[in-house]
Amino acid sequence: MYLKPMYSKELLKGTLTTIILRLLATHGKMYGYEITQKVKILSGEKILIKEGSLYPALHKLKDEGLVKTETEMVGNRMRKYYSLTEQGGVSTKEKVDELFQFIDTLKVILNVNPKLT
Amino acid sequence: MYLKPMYSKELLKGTLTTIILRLLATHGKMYGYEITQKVKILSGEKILIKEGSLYPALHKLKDEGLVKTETEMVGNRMRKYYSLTEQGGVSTKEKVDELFQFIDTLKVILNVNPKLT
DNA sequence: CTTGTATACATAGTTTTTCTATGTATATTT
DNA sequence: AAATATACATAGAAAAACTATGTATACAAG
Repeated sequence: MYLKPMYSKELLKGTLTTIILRLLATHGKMYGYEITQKVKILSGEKILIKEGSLYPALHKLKDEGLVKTETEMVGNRMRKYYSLTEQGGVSTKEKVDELFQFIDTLKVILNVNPKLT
Repeated sequence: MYLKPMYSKELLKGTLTTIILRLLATHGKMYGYEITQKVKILSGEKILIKEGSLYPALHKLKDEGLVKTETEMVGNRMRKYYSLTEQGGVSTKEKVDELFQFIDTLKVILNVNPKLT
């Protein structure tokens, strides 16, 4: 199956955790596979989160107390739902805010009019 | 000396090379220290590029043929000026474009209205 | 006059993040 | 029956930026 090339992987660095947290904030509880698919669809298949990136990131968020889990059986298949803790809700706001501030700063630097500097 | 805290270092990942290239595109030739100071000022001291990040990045860009150098003595002090090669000019446009597309995608994902998904 | 700060380059080794590759297993479609 | 999709997980590699350190000159403060 053909997939449009993803953005330079490097760009995702530092933003994956923020993406996960924000999706959990807007969707309530989600399971891992669901997160990969949601990101794939919302990004027009341009951001493809790999399982080798997602699960370690989720485990880390749990260790840090930002998300909690509940396991559910669907048929014979396990599903592990992730949702924000109270602390995770606070952290999400901070991280999203920081990311947008960073983007604003980036725009200043990248759109420099040399006559003004 | 007190400095406002920098953005989460992770956010810079993947954007440093684009920042360097874009600054060279708008300013012609620049030397390393000048780049760190320009970024510091343009970002309101929120992005502080470390020498341990900058010089390896510049050397890599040179290895890849995206920038070229000329050394100049200012008093007794060496100054190594970096400027874009032709290929570097093309690459700069691509990278800046990719970064802004990534930012647009990121906004879609982070601003999701759950009612619409 | 000497101490600290600024300018200016460079690199070794560490940390962090994401990736590739692999493994297990069930469900559904062809 | 085979291929694809669903669903979790982890080990080890790769990439990027960091910390820490080193060299050296210039200038300001005390």
